Amino acid sequence: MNNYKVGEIAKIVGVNVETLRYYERIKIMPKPKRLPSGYRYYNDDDLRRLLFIKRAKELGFTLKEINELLNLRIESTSTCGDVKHIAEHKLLDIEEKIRDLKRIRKVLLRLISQCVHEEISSVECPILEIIEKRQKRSPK
Amino acid sequence: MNNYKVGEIAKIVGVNVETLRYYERIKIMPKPKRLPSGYRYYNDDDLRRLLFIKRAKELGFTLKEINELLNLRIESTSTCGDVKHIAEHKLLDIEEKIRDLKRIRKVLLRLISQCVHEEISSVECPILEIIEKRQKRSPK
DNA sequence: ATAATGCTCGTAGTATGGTACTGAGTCAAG
DNA sequence: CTTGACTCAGTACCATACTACGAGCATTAT
Repeated sequence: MNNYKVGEIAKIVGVNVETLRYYERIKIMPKPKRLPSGYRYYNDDDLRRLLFIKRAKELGFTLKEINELLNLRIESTSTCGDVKHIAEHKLLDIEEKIRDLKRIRKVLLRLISQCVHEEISSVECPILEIIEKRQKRSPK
Repeated sequence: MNNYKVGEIAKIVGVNVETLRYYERIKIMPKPKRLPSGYRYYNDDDLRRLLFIKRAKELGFTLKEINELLNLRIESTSTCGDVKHIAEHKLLDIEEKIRDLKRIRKVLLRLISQCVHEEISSVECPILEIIEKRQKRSPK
């Protein structure tokens, strides 16, 4: 079981020291023990937790959701199904975002294809005209 | 050329009155003229500008980017090519986001498929284990 | 020994895109 | 004449996720 000072653990995981203090403040990381000097020192459990947070963030989970996942992990009454529900919810979320972005991409492609005379004044730019005249989409 | 009070124009375009005042504060909408009562009154140019902002927002442009587009439109030296560049940049942006989200979706699907025994304790949940042990992606 | 980092704390600021509240004035209807 | 609807200006606050600053100790490298 190793010990780490805040700067060390931050470097290993690749987060800012301030971020760690922020995580402590919002209670997503526990208050670490202190050395006689008052310095925080972390152990391997903390390291695992911090890595978990980092990876879950890369998966698009918010800090709030990550907290839920972490709590599920320590509540012995919670099941794998509980975890699965959170993941499924996130999946729907992500899929909706993908759909939205694809729709936006389609419009952008159309806009860009309209510009065949790059040198003309932006006043007559068909791109701006399309944005201006664009019909509202059907409500989502 | 019609005149609109703040509540009227907001209703037509479908934004909050406060949003309009906010846009004025951040200088994305010009300061409108005032009636003797001090009320703002807007004209059809303002209406077009506001609609433009709304539509560009739906395309995923940020208020800052929309401001650039609007400034290009009034600078007579700017060309349609300038506008095209912004749109192309936004397209790359959007495409990167789509790629990121697809990667996340893939991992989530894999996570979810791992949970075959919903009733087991979260302590042994393979989903959490995967998040924990997940390898870092290649740097983007 | 001394300089250079490193860590402490609290507070405040960043960026995004707004929303909500306060207290006052205007205006038309009943 | 009072009520209710609307507007005004200004400010505070929301969520999200950090990031920075500065004073003052601690540790470390040379």
